[in-house]
Amino acid sequence: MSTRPTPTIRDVAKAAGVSIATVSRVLNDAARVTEDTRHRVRSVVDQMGYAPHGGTRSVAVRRTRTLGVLLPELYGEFFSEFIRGIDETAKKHGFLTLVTSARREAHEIAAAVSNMRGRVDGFLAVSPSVAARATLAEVAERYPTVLVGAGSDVGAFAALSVNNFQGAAAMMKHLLSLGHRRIVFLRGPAGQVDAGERLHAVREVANWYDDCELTELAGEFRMDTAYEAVTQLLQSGVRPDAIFAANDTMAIGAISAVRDADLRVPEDIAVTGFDDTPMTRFLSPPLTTVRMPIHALGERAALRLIETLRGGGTAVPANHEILPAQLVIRSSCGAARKMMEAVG
Amino acid sequence: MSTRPTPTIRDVAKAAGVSIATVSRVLNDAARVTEDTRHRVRSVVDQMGYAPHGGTRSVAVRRTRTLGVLLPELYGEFFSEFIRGIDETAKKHGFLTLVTSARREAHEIAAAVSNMRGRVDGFLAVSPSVAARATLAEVAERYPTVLVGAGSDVGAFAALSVNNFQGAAAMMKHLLSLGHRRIVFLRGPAGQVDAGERLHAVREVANWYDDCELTELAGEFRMDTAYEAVTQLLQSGVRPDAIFAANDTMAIGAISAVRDADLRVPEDIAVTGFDDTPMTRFLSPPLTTVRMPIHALGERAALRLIETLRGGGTAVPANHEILPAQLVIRSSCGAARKMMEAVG
DNA sequence: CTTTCGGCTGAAACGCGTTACATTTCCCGG
DNA sequence: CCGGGAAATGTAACGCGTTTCAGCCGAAAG
Repeated sequence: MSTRPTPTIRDVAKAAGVSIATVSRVLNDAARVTEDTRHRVRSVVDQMGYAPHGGTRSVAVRRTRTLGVLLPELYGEFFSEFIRGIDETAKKHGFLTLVTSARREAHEIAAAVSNMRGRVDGFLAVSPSVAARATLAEVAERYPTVLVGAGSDVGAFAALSVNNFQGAAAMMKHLLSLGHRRIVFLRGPAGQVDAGERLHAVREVANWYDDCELTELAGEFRMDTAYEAVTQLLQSGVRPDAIFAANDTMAIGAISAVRDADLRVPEDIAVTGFDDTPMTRFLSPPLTTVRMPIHALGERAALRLIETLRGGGTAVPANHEILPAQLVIRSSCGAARKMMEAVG
Repeated sequence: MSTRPTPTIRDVAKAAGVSIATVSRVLNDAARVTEDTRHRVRSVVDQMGYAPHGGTRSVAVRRTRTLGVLLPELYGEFFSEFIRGIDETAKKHGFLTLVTSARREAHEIAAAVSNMRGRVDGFLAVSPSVAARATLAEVAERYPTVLVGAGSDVGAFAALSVNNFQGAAAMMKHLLSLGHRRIVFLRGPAGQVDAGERLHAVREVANWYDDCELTELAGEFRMDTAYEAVTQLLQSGVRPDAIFAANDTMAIGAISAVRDADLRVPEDIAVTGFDDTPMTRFLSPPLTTVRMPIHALGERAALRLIETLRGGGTAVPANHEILPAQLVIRSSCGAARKMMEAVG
């Protein structure tokens, strides 16, 4: 294996007997070049396996054609879907995707951003918590950025999020329409934006109904804590009609706990979730939940950023786009049973 | 919002009354600089919010401190864990992570790689199929690369994979030790490396036992096809002792099918999977499966690449590291029941 | 007071593309 | 056969860091 250094544009130029400018032109078909020279250059390029050095190129044109993705601690299933949505559209438009995660602390975010400085044209920043929002806002002030999942009250920034409120409200209305009145809500982590919005909706809808008896249990978006909380609740003798978990993972923990207390889902207690993780339809019983359009979220976010970058814009137009969440009724809520009764 | 252009090192130098060389030295604490000037420069840097332009910097030092991650079509849960493993260790060592996906076609892979040329110092390439292996090998010849999950018979390249064979063999032995003899194996997609190795192991172990009756069903790593296949099998009157699915997703489909045929898991038919997706322990019954150390895979791969890059190496030492997969016994295999019987 | 030495700092080259501008080539009409 | 203008190609500057090398300065030594 000879240590053949990777060829530069000058090597190609020399070998093809043309100037570097011509090679560049051929590569970007920027200006007219004779069919003849074009071929000559092309063949040399192929033969040498030359590819322009991306770093240098982006220094010259002052654009990197790269999207920076700033994630909080990467949690599970979402992350995949989200990145996939981003990378697919990025690739479609000739962009690459530079990913990194940063915790909520301001200095970590700042460090991540400054590492990416000069490597990306803009940012897709998903906000983990209200705490980080201010720091992210600073990023958005300096670079083209779209804030993802930053909640409803972002300032004048380009933002994109899923309508947690509407989704959670729909679920509550659904449960209530099934006749459930004593409802337990398994909260997500405090300070987490999605969790907060869902909680908000649950409280609001519960208030609309005089006879709705809402109990809240603290939680962490984790199965084990959900299991614990529900187990404890049941052991204390409480028997709610329904448990609405702030996400699917917690719902699974809840189902587990209900089962272990020798109760049936949904006959004794209905359990529902939020997110529509792919597997949930194959749980037994299949989980009634709310679908988060994560892939679409990545796709839209990337697209909006790319559009402003294309137009040479310095900031993404500030508007807060909210993607709808969709109620997915399966059987863990008792809907099927109810229909049976109605029919029978 | 004034359009203040991002400052360059020359701006900093001017403001601090020093040369750009000095600023550079302060920033990289490369050579000795007076405490006095150091302070002056630092304060200007902070005040201006200056951060060196990554692209330019990497042109100058001819290193990007970025890892290129080449993925096949991004499938589910794995991807998250894998990237997380990579990005965590990358960050720890001051590297960034540039991700992209490419389908198995050679030209797509080549395009992805050439896009990344000059933006990354090396590659972490996960091989989706035997088909893509040759192309990936070419990448590995030109750039420091570690091939992930490329199977057991990679050539003289740096490779890393999970011991699918050992894992699947362990599962088979486990099933057989529980007394199951008529075993159905739900195969993964043809041409997929992991799936192939698992199949291989299953066949081999089955051969060791004279009375093991192995049936194979084609599959796709998807719940729906697994569901179909098992349903069809059961409808044709076959009643195996156990169904071993080539991955967890398929196992879930299989459980669903068994249930819908009014049979019990594991009492009538044991069902096991492979991967140990986080949720599987909360299925009912909790799934017996094989744990894939995906996070560790990303971590190790990144670490090996970074180590060679650190050492200025031009290729990652060619050795094929194989991480063990671990049998995780829960109750979908009937192990619990068997113990009860033994005791009772 | 001069020389020497060592540490600090600056000037300039370099990396490798792109691109504005200059130059050559070529074809056409006159 | 020549001039004009467009088309093709070349030259050189530029972007923004890092790094080499040389120069400067002060202090210590003679």
